[in-house]
Amino acid sequence: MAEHFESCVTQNLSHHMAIGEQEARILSELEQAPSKVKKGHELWKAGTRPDQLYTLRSGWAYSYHSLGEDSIRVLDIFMPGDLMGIRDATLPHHYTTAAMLTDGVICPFPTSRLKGIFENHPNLAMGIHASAARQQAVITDRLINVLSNDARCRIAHFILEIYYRIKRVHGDLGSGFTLPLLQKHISLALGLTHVHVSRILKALHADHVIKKTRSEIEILDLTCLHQISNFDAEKFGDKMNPLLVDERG
Amino acid sequence: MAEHFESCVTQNLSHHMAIGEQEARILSELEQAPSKVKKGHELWKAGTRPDQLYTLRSGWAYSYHSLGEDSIRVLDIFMPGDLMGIRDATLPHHYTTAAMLTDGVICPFPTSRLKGIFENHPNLAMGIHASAARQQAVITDRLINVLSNDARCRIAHFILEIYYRIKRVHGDLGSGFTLPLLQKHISLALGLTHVHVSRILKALHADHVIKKTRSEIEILDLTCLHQISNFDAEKFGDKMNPLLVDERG
DNA sequence: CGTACCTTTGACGGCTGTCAAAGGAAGTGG
DNA sequence: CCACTTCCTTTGACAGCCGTCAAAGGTACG
Repeated sequence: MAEHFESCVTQNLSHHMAIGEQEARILSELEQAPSKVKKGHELWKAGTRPDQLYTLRSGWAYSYHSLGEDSIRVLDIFMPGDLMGIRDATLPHHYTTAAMLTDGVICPFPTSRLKGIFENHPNLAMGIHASAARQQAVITDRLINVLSNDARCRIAHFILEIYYRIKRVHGDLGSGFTLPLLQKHISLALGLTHVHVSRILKALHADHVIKKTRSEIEILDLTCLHQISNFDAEKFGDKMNPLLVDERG
Repeated sequence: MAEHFESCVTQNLSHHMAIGEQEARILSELEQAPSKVKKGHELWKAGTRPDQLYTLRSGWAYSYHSLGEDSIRVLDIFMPGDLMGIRDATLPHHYTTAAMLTDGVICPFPTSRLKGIFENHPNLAMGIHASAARQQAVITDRLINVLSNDARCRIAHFILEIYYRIKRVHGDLGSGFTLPLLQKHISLALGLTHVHVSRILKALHADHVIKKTRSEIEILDLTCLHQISNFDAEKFGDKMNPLLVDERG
């Protein structure tokens, strides 16, 4: 809480591995230019060349893929500490569009500097690769969720995914916390209609499992939520494959 | 066809970027021990530590996630040239189990050597990262597919995904080709029942779009297949973000 | 204070899952 | 080469989850 010498990304990457002092300095350089952005601010557009990555220092953001004019699907939910844009960094064009869900602070840095990091800081390169792999794991997990579960289970699973991701960064939080996702966003992330999401949330409230309001959520019965979602919290561990970590740290 | 001096992975990675001679030598070392494996052979098990990566030299393989005893979901379909196991390489435990769909030849190499590659061959490290990102793109695309489309469209989309992946490696193939995926596998990859997959395949045949037999498939009307799936073939380009490629090559 | 957006509710229909059973195709052992 | 088993594919009847459409009530925001 007290120290802010650590950059946001350092905090993120150090979940996975030991970060040396020099490496921490490199990383903090990446966050030189924090800028305040407002809700709705667009970070990048689908089809453009990925020339900036961003770290999210405060606020929430999301990315989506558009099909046709009015039809989109939500892919990523970003929260403070997340590295935004690595998914597409190596591709010639962005697959998604990304925008802020709330007001917040972001720190951009040029994609081209990834090259230098890979050349001079293999340990960081591995960390970035690992962080990307972890973001992929979230998407993969959602694919499994959507492939396997009905609406009630999908929603329970999705909420727990977010709950544990917040918990990892914020430490233990109470049963209630901020969740600036509207029913619309949940439906677009899970392949449901907002009408049906409304029905399920209502039912989950009636069953004393969760209580979701416009911008917050309260988990009334965590155990029950687990039962409904058969969610495996262990997947979200931060540990790396020991075969790949540097022992000299 | 004629030259086999190039290793399988070299061929794969060189789709994305220029590979130097020395780097090619490093890569070919990775394929020192090709081994014949039979259909059904298990490459790795969920929950174990990822200590081997594999390149697939011939044959087909797949990975799946199991839920409960008899219930699984198919995640990856691997075909010759693919690097198998990078998804989980940085994680402490395999998320999936992987097995051969057909007889084939694989080349294992220890995960721990990734560390050396990241330390001494940044260009290769970037290539491996890019290759992983490309595999992620396939999964992400399937998530969008499953979130957005009905059964007929999902199946059309899935078939085109595989069609273009084969085409990229094998060059132009006729309208018919080997596809050792049973209706079971298709259903497990798309969140449908094998009964319903059977119904849709029958209908697509009746409409003269495709003709799928047990181990092969023939595309009767590619244009129509595209219309049904609204599949965007450009996503499967091999190019990298120009900001990250080494100009000295 | 008015407008736009979000949430809730109800009726209705369709896509797809479930169950069950029969017909083929592949693999195995004699 | 045949018999037998196992697994894959096909078909039909039926049910249910969830999408669609429509409208009203809430909540934020200018």
